[in-house]
Amino acid sequence: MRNKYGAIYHDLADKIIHHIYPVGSYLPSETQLSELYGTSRETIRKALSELLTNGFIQKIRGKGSVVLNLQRFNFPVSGITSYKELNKSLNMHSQTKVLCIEDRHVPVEKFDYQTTHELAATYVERLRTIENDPIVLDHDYILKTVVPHISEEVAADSLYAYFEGKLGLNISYATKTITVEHPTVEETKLLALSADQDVVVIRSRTYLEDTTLFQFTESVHRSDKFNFVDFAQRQKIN
Amino acid sequence: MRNKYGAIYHDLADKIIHHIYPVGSYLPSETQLSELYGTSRETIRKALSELLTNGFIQKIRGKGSVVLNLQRFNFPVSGITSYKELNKSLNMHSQTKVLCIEDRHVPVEKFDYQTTHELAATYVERLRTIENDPIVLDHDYILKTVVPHISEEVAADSLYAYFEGKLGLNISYATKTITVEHPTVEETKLLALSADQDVVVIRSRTYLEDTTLFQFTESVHRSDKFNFVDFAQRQKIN
DNA sequence: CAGTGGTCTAGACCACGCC
DNA sequence: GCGTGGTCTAGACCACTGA
Repeated sequence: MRNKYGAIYHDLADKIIHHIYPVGSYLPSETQLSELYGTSRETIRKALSELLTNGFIQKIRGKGSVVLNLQRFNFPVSGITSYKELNKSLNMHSQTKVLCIEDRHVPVEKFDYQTTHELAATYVERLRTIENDPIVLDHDYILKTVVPHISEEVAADSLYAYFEGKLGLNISYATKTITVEHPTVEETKLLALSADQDVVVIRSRTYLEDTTLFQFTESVHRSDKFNFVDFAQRQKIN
Repeated sequence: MRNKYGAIYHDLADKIIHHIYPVGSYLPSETQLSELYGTSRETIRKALSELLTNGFIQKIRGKGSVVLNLQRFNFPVSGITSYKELNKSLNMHSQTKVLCIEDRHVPVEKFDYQTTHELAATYVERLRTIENDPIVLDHDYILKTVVPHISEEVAADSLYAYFEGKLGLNISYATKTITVEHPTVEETKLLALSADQDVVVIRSRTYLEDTTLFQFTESVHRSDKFNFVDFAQRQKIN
């Protein structure tokens, strides 16, 4: 924990999760917190602001910060979270089977991406199962310009852990679209779809901290298993 | 524009939208901006932080703030935006037909909401069409405890505009889930669905600034017209 | 009225990118 | 070494809430 407000954030979040600050109660005021943690008020405010955007609390002017009833739906397709992280937090038995790793150009039109030249990439196709049910079929294109080579072991584990942990890449943001489509024959077979069952397709482009585009992903979900949960803050800038 | 950082945010956003700061270029540094706007650096940083979370820029340590290529997908199912706002920004011909307004209790189980007592609400059912195609069927339950009565004129226009503009309610946050389901017979008819076509259902609970729950919404989308676009920031708190 | 969160300031030190 | 953004401080004034 290098920075103070991160430490304070985690401390408060923990206390909320463990009901030391119960749902519906008020946190100590910002001035009180700043004394408690021996820091300035602005630093406390940064921590609170993180709690706010993550749905832990709601701040009310003139009153205080209320603890919200967070049925923590840490299933952020909305955030950027890898399958591995997801699965760890949900405690389910899951498997990842690598179906294919090979060099391919990115099919940019699928991703609504304009470019004049071909993008060389490592193509990884993986099937994700939870409790032996096939749930998601992932097609990843990782640009060669950023990551020249990917081994099968890495793909079977977690690409994100490898990119961030081993390669020191800093993944920063992504754009995603979610649509419902008719499956291909391959998808029908791999995902064990019933007749005429549609699939949910999430296509994303992922960028590094220095704004380098480095990955295209197409995630094909079984529609009956698909569940996206979101916490949305209404933003009024003024 | 009451607060400075909001004004600065809008000014910078405008300049980015109108390519005064072109895509790929760097904004002036924070110290330069603070001199430009005659304000402190922290204030500039607040404005930049809004630009960051809204996908206008990416900040790079030791370098500066890069303007991102925002193909502004202002279709935030992800944010909380009403149909009217959405539609205005997309410049399409659309209609809202009110199918039903009546008093009903909220079917809380549908929304995964635990409560011991019945919730009295105004039920509003509306069909949204774009270019004469039925796109969305909305079922709204607005709690009587917050808004005792809703007229048909208001429902035909925009509920949000009415709540925020006329009633002075401050809508603050919402939880949403997105799933794919089989349509009811009524939905099949109203949305002109083809045989066996599934629907995308977005269920949300909306809260006011003072954390009062005040609305349940079930939005049934034609799956072939459904398109959800998201900009996701990877959050690393530490 | 006192207490709360919202905004803003003028400074400081640090880690990082780059030359 | 210089400029960048990231963090942090100790104050200040405001608008709002509730008694």
